[in-house]
Amino acid sequence: MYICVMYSSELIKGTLKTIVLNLLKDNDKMYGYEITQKVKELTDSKIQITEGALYPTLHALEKQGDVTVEKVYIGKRVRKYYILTDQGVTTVADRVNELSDFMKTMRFLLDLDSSVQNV
Amino acid sequence: MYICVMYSSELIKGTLKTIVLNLLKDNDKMYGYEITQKVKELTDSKIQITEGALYPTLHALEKQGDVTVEKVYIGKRVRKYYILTDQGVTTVADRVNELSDFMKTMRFLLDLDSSVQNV
DNA sequence: ATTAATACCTAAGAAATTTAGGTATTAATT
DNA sequence: AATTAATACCTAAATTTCTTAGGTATTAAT
Repeated sequence: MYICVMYSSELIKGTLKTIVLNLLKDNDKMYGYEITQKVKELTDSKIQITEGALYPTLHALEKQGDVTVEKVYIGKRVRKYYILTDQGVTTVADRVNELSDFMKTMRFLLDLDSSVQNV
Repeated sequence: MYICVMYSSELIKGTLKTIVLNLLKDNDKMYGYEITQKVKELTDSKIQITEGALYPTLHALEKQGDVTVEKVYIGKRVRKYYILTDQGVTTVADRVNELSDFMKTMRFLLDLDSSVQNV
């Protein structure tokens, strides 16, 4: 047993779209619930996407043309698979580059690179 | 002449307090306007803290006991120097560690370390 | 004399997320 | 067999954080 320490919610803000888009880049198609579980698994529960944040985000990505939806019925339960569009592929690259650059700037600003303990 | 490309505002959200606290850690005392200029200078204008965001943040930090204020009059113009408290020193360390850890997680999640072009 | 820079501030609005619900199916447990 | 947990979708009010757009006033530069 261990105590799970999530990141404070402010930090995660602003990165949700990038996380979702990047997962779709690597996985061809994913559905909402799957995304929440995958992020939880990959981050050892340190980032947990809430459904109240995810679903509006997915709908926004669809509206702006970065993803398309494919409905699949598993028995009577519906699943909505999200798939990157060509535009979405470009958007992911832009977003990831920007976040990468931003993190580099933050590392410099907080003087993290000179620190010995980059654990 | 060059075109300045700021980061999209979503990214900067959630890091403002950490940036301010960390600057105070390195500079003993700073005033608001000085902070905006220092961040602009250090980030080559890629991060520009607006005063509408900064002043409420400084007031919040004061309220929660992480900084104290020292008024100084330069002629007739007032300057409010902000200084880290002992509690503030602890808060900075916590915040910076958390952000550092978060960025490491994001690098893993976005698969940035395997990329060749870590420019 | 006028503009730019310095230096503080607030308040309405926007954006993103949390919180707190809701519905329904399927699998696991008691 | 009945209850709980997990799967799978959703929305809407409230909260947080920031942007935008003001405001005041002093000092330096044009």
